[in-house]
Amino acid sequence: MRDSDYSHPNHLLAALMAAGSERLLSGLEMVSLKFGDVLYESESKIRYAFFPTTSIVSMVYMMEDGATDEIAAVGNEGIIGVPLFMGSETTPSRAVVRCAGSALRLKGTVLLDEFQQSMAVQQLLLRYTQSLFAQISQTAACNRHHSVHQQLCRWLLSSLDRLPSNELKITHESIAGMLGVRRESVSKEAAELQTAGLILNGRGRITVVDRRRLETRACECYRGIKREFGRLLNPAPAPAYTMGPPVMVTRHVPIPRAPQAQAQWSAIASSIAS
Amino acid sequence: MRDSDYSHPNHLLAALMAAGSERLLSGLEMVSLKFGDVLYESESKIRYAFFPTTSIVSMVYMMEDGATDEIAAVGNEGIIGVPLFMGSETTPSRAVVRCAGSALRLKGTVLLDEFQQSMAVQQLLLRYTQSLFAQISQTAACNRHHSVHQQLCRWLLSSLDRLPSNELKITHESIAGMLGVRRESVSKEAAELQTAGLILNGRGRITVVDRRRLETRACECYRGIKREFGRLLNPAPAPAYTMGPPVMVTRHVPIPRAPQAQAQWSAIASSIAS
DNA sequence: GGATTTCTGTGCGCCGGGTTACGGAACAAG
DNA sequence: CTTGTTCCGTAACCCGGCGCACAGAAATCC
Repeated sequence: MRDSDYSHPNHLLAALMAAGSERLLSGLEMVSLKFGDVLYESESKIRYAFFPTTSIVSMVYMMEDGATDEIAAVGNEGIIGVPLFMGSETTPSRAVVRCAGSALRLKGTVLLDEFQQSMAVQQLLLRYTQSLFAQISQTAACNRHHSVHQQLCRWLLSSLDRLPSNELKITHESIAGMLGVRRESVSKEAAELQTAGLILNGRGRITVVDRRRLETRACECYRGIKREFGRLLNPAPAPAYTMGPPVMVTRHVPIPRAPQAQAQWSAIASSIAS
Repeated sequence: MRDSDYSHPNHLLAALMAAGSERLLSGLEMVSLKFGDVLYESESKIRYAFFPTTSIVSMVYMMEDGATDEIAAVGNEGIIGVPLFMGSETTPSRAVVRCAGSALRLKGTVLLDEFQQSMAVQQLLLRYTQSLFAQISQTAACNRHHSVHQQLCRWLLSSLDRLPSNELKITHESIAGMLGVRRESVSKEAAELQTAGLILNGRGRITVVDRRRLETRACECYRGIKREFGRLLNPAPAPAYTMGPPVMVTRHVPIPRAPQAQAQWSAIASSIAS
């Protein structure tokens, strides 16, 4: 690993190291994750754990008829591979890359070793697992009670929280798969958000230009999950172990300059954002 | 505890004892749980763990507007109080008694001690937690994709699996709160099930008379959760520790004789069941 | 046993989201 | 530049579940 790899660290990993588990370092491997990559399949054996740095990975449940539903998302605040230390090497869900980027990969056996030998590591991982619990619970209730509009806003914000820019490279079709709704429903709501000046829809690309108003349209679940993450992973009543940097960071990044071909399109984005 | 208390044991507790944690025994306390009792409130400190024996406890999520949704249920196969050993003493959900009965209560500190000192206990509890994970995930997807009819069937069956008889003492109103739907929707579907001869609706009481056909109407989630429970808690590839009796038992109990006042009503139930 | 409360059965209008279908715009390959 | 593909926008129709309203039946309480 080069130094530059730390420019976008994984906060949970950082906390694990700070807790005295430097041995993890030697087993880490930098990997590049493309959109749609499957880190582990439902029901199949999990061999590696992943600490996303600039990527976002979704835990997706698949029904028998092919319908899908995202039950939780993991970015640079967490880990993919929880079942490794929970006593089972499989889960009924699959892990899919929601936003391309990089991650640090670790052999499952190494992680398990550390989990069993270090109390601090164990506490950190279990506490993170607990936050995943909260996230999944909230998703269940949200699926029942909230509208597509609210959920789309929530989903966009939760992505934004884990990305270095305010531009998401993803199609409406894919978002629909995550939310478990039709593509047309996403397009309709996205179009309305654009008309209202909150986002910009490009082909396979969504840019958020008014984050604050997006928050007002999202359901309570967005704030709920964020609060729970903060409570569990950035505790004020400090536990026995020490923690690294704050785990959940909300970034509000200005619109990035366009590299080349997208100049015109991004110019529009900037003008609207201002 | 008297011997008779073991006539309806909790299977997870039995496994914990079999794994060499007899010390738990001294801390156990038999308690009687009434319908609607709240074992712990959302966001408040959890002090006790509960091992249901003849009762069923629901983990219920509450939205800000008062809407509710059951995210998981725990009967004599599991434990209420998972956050105790996951590193946080609270959860965003509350634990409510879904079906009255008894349970064994244990001080949280005692449970935590055992968790930290016995590897076998730790493995059992984490593995159970993993099965809860699966249950909640399935609930999330189910809430998205399946109809009230399917979900009602699933809910009835999941209750039946944990009860000694095929009679549930619960109102449509309460079921509606669990499923996160209107009372009228439950009544409508329940009436249809009765017309079809699968159940009998009494006031605050539902009797299942044709379990098999109920299963055909339930969504895949019922079978999915059951399969996952079996896989995780009754493992064929035996782990290092030994396990007590099978944890998930599907009972198919004949209709019980009516005690006294309900004689006439139960007679009808029996006649239809035959 | 009469009154009150609790619970269930039912009906109607409404609406969000699913189903189906099509047209057009952006991008990639040649 | 042309062609083909992918992705987004839109529209007509249908259906499950919600909101509301009410009546009748079972339990409960004097």
